[in-house]
Amino acid sequence: MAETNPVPFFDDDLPAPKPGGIAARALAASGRGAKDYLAGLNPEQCEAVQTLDGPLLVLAGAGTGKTRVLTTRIAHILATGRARPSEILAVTFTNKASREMKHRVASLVGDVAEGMPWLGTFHSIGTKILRRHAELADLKSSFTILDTDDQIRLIKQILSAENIDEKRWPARSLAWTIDGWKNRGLSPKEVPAGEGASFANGKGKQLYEAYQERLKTLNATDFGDLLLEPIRIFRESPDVLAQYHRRFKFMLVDEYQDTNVAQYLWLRLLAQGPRNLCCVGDDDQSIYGWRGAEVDNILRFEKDFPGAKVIRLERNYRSDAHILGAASHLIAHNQGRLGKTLRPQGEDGEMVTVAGSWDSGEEARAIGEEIEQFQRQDVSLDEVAILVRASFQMREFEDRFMTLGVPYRVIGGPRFYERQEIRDALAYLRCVNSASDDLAFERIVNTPKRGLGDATVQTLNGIARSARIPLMEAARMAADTEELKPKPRQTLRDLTQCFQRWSHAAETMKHTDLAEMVLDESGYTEMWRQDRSPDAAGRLENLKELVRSMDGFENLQGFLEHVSLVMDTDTGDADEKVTLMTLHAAKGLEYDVVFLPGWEEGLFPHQRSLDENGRAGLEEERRLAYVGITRAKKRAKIYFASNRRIHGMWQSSIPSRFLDELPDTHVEVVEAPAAFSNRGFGESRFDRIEPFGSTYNTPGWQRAQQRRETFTANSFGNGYSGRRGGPTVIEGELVAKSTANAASYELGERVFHDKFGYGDITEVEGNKLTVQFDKAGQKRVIDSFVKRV
DNA sequence: ACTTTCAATCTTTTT
DNA sequence: GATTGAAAGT
Repeated sequence: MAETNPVPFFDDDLPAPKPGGIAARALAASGRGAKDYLAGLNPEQCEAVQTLDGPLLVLAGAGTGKTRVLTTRIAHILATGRARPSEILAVTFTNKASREMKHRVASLVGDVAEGMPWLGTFHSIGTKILRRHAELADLKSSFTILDTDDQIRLIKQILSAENIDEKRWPARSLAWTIDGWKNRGLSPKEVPAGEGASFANGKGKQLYEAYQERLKTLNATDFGDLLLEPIRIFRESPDVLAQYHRRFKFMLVDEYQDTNVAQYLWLRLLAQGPRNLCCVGDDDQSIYGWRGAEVDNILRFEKDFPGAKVIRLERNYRSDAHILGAASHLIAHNQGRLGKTLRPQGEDGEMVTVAGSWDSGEEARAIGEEIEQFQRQDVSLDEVAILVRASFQMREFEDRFMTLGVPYRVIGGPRFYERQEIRDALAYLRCVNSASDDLAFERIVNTPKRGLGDATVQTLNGIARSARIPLMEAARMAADTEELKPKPRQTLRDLTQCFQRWSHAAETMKHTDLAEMVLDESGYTEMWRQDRSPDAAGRLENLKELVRSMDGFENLQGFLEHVSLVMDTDTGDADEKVTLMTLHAAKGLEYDVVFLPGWEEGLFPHQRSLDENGRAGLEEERRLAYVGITRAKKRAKIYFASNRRIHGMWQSSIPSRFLDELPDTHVEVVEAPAAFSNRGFGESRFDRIEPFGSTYNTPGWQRAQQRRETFTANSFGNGYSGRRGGPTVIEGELVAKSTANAASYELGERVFHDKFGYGDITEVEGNKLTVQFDKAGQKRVIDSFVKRV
């Protein structure tokens, strides 16, 4: 299913009631007007669904039917004819959630998901709003959305232009800082003076400003802008805001505890119209504080929206009583929560288990063995998940599953669209789609290698900057003049001609065929075919997958939009597999059996969280633990290891403090099945395959382990071979001076060129000049590269 | 212009 | 350990 609406963004502008309106159809679909959909809801859920007017906060504990309430509420609004699908704004935090919501609404009300254009993530809806009012934000509605990678490259350019030492002030951290400001809804001007000074000796604010400026000239936004710009538009253009007030009769927000300040401001502006705002969330599951989420938003709801009603959902239908008891007891250690009492509905079930092991390898073996046992007991592997705190923990499990032959899937690992080959391919497509996508162009000018190195790119950048044109055009110009040596010039000419041809073909060709053609003719696929490294085959496979995934979209534009907002892919494989993911990724999911490895001080709670955020950090970690345990329906199994390899070095660790916070009544301490099998002699039968039986901390063992890791990593296709993004130094004397005299020249004028020296103009053709140089002879140059004498 | 080598740095979670 | 950038070599 495509979550980006393939129909373009201006489709529902006219709220003309459709004949045989969807509401009517929905009503019919809901079963002869009877409120079937309310059946099976408990009283609180029912109330939450039917309380339509005024602000409403639904405090929904884990597993209490939060999504059900949201979707049923939408069905209810439609069925009662209070609003049409296009008049309901429903925002979620993740793509996964919005996808699921769409599904479930559709199954309740019939296939009107098409008619719910305003159901989506904060970011996708922000994009939609921004595209239609782009001109108010100084953008064209075709603006591109930069991902983190592009963002960092852009910031690097700015830093080097400002002559800031990237060693001391890494681009990453500036990106992070800017992101933080944006999360808090701060434009460059609004950054508090003290904070603005925190980066690069007081230049932080100024750099932020420069960054925003660059974005505008690139006709691009980053993730933060997708929220910030609409906020600004709403504030500055009340008529625009009023337009949305008229449109959105009802607003629903999922996972309200995860909203940041910007999102809150955005919502509050929209909710000034009809005040029918319904927020669903659970303060105990707020785990994105590090990304700017403000638990405060949910704690303050009643103050922010006077007259708000609060409904608590406390009946938990997911987990057995022991699991719930353990989780509740743990989370009770947190202060500053609204407080809920989760009530189990089912039986006691099994106790939560805690098992220790010698090291992380043994932990993985123990879990692997238990999974095999479940497998023999016909437990579906789809119902088994391993939730880790940090992604590096996954590797050990992948390793283990590989040798055991246990099928597994990784969620949120190295993501499809972040892989090098995919990003390269996308860059090509972006260039075809829009010739002014400079970052994309820069990425692929010399991929595959065509002899266009740093020097060439710098020249192009110079031309582009001074003439204020996109790089692609600069390249086209450079091909016609003599700024560059003949060889790169020819290459450049060929390349730009290719792109012209492709862009032209794009108008008539099917976009999937186009993609294949582009990748083929550019030599990109050939590059990987030539590549002898072991993962080249996997990369080619990924490229095929990319083209295949484009099939689900109307056109190239729609696909690219999808990609920039949805960084995950639907892993629509039907095979039964164990799921491996981080705790963060697990929110909102549930499994019969949940393994929770790595409960050690420093890892979980994570040291950094403690260092940087103190008690608040600890509480967030604890909420993370709570989220982890409450994912389990029948069994929750916690592990800790005494030794773990961190940064490649073995470190001993002590069990997590969270273990002590679990209640004895619901927890039993067990011995991991493989415990102490590592004493060197008595290998368990499952270790046969392990050629390294003796001790686990000898250098030899570690080396062997490494070798195996690199080996298996390849077959998983996540190897990143050294990526070299041409560090492009822009700016410099040359550019600064040449920008000044962009005026047109006249025949016979005397000019100076940095490379060719003095000369006289013999011909003028637009911004291209022919100059008879005193020493270098006659050359064609670009006007911005010379100056009057 | 490209490749290799070496040293330095930093290790969470992600729309 | 892994990734990254810069310097030296081809």
